[in-house]
Amino acid sequence: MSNASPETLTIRQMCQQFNVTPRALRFYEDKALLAPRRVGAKRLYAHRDRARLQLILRGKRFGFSLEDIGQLLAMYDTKGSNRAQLTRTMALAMARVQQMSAQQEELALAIAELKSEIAKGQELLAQMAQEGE
Amino acid sequence: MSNASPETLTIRQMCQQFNVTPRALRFYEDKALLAPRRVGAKRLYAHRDRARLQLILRGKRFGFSLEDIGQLLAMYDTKGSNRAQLTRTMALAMARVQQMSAQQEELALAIAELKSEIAKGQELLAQMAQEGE
DNA sequence: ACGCCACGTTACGTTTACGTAAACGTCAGG
DNA sequence: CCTGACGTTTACGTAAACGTAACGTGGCGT
Repeated sequence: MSNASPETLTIRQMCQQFNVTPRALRFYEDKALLAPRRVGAKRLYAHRDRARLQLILRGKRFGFSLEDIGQLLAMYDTKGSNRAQLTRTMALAMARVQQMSAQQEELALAIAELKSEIAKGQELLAQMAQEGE
Repeated sequence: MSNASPETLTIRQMCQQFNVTPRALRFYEDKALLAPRRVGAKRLYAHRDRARLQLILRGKRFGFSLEDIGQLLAMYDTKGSNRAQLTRTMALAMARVQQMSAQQEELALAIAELKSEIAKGQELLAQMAQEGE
């Protein structure tokens, strides 16, 4: 075993673990979503940073923009255990669920519509096969 | 009185009927998706143009890019009734359906995940209410 | 004749999340 | 000592689909 318990990870190691590019990590840092320790010029990511990245990536999966995610992280920082903050986070999340559900419905409609168009096309092709013989 | 001719529509009339901006119509023209007649400097949209715009907007609902739509329109032009072309169009459409279905699954997953997170949050809030009293 | 409105063109701005050089520092191995 | 792998910063590029000036022009109502 090379590293039993790596307290901190280099940027490269972070990239491997979370499957992101160095550019992305630096970008998140630029957006103040991350703030790894510096040793010399190099970045060292501690547990806290990993947790935050976890949240960032999860937020992205949920379709939150990085700006939104920044707000959420800031709220967690101020006082993650604060009741009011948590309530607000919940509100945001629920609103997002609404959006996503709406999106899902639209998508379902579009799929149905497109399938119907395809069916029409198939019929047309069938006719052409008949007449064309 | 406005133009009594139902044959062709001005850009303004098109915008109202299809709920798009003039900028969008000119943009589509720039992309060679539309090619309205010109009388002097003004654009006049005939039935054909309306049909094409219809297809453009439908394509957009389906999530096709304007470039994709351009390909489709070109195919219809070459010979909409051509069997081979129609077959290819069908192939594109079916591929798109696959994509959209995949997207739908992902979205469903994300929604479920987020709902579960929300549930956790609610529990937490409930606990806080207990202890905080 | 005058002014205004709708129309036209050209061209840069917007948004999001990074990608992609360029140009350089630093540290371990051979 | 040199090389290679990794690190850094700064800054412009990308994709999509228009929005938004800024400025010019024709026609028509009075």
